[in-house]
Amino acid sequence: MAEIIELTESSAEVRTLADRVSGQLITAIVRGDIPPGQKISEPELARTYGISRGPLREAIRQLEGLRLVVRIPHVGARVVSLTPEELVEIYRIREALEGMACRLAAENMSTAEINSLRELLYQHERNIQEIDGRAYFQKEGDLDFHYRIVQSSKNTKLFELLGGELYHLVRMYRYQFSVSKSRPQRALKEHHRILDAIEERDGELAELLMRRHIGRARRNIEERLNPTNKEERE
Amino acid sequence: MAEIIELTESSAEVRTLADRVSGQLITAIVRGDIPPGQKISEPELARTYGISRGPLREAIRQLEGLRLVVRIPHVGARVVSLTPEELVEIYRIREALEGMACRLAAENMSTAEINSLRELLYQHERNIQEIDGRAYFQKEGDLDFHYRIVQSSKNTKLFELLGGELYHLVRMYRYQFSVSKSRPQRALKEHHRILDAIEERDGELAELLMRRHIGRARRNIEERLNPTNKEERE
DNA sequence: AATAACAAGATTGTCGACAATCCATCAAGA
DNA sequence: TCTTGATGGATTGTCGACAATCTTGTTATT
Repeated sequence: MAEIIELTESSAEVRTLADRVSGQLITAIVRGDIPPGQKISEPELARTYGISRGPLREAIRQLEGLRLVVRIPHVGARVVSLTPEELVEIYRIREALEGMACRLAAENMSTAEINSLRELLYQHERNIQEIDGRAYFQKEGDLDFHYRIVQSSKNTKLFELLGGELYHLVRMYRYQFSVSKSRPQRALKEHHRILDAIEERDGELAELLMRRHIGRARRNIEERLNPTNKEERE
Repeated sequence: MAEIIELTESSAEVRTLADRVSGQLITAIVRGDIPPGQKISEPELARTYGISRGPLREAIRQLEGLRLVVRIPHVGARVVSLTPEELVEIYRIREALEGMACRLAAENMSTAEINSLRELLYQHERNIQEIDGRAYFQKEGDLDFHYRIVQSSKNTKLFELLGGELYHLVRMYRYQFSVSKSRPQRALKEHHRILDAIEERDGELAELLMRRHIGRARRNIEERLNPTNKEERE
């Protein structure tokens, strides 16, 4: 998932310390090296990364904007810990936003991009078979597909919004609960169908399929995290 | 629009210098006191606000997260200047997100909130009649309505997303072009209809009406900013 | 005249030190 | 024993100074 990181690191080689540390902190938080809810000690982190507190504080301010940390004045910053409700909220937002992205992608995606994305799916297929469909695919690969679709919607603001904050939170959640997208084969098949619709320039269908795809994932989460009172919404 | 500012200022009295200046900068940028595209000089601003460059830089990092400034390492920060395309993109996002918010609001809005919001609309009505429907209503009042709906959707992530960055950009755009929501009476009527649907707990209709409402605004923008090649999408 | 290299100035990035605030421990009293 | 208050330590917030980088204006060369 190199692209997502690059988005926040302003491409290529990193320039300023704050930006570099910001990127390192993002991956550290997303992978759970710094667990949710943990307090962020400025002196300690500054020592860890070998920088002074100035740039570090700027990095923390950036993470705050990405909703990866929560800050309380004069008290400190903590790594955000998502409640199940918030996670479901995020998936609801993804339903709306990525549905739209899919429709736009059907209009604007170039054939080269389509072919490249199809190739990515084949690669995922191979990974699933090789390693019994856990490690790579579920954690980053799946989101890679979504990331590319959003990118191909050619709506830069949408791209910033999803790639900028929501995806980091989703990635974090996946590492945390080591989910376990229950059936990677099924998800992969859905990805192919979505891409089919885009290839046929059927925006309406593409949107529908994407909404279903994410909706299923959402319901999956709702069941796992809240097994007792399952809601019947549709 | 006190609420929007408070969201970024962590309520009540402001604690830290960076947060306070961040808030001041937001309003300054939104109202155009610091015009789009203008370079932000750290020494100058620090002198203006009577603080040192440390907190100021943190504030700038925050504004960067809100997409109100664009920063280039070792060069400096500039106030963002929206292209017409980006503005239309934002309105497309609003269509999707606020449509969803409206549906959720129909489910979750309390009757007290509904009554209070209705009262707000009456107040807008009075303002329109009094001052011939320009200054207050179009600039902040309209967004106040939308803000409350999103708030009442009870989806905190959605609230953060719209209130946190998108609305600032919309407000900025309005001050910049001093738009001139062409027919405030019509918009007000649409607001009433939307609230009607919410009151009747008809989420589907509420979503439809909100999407139309924002879609009209979007087309309005497209015509104004790009009068030649008007697209026919629906 | 136009371009390229250079130099001076200014601006951004980084650091270490000091001040203000919070937190935890402990002591005293009810 | 529990609550309340104070005190010491640590952490966060702020500042001014220094280093690194960019920009601009000038000069020299083609």
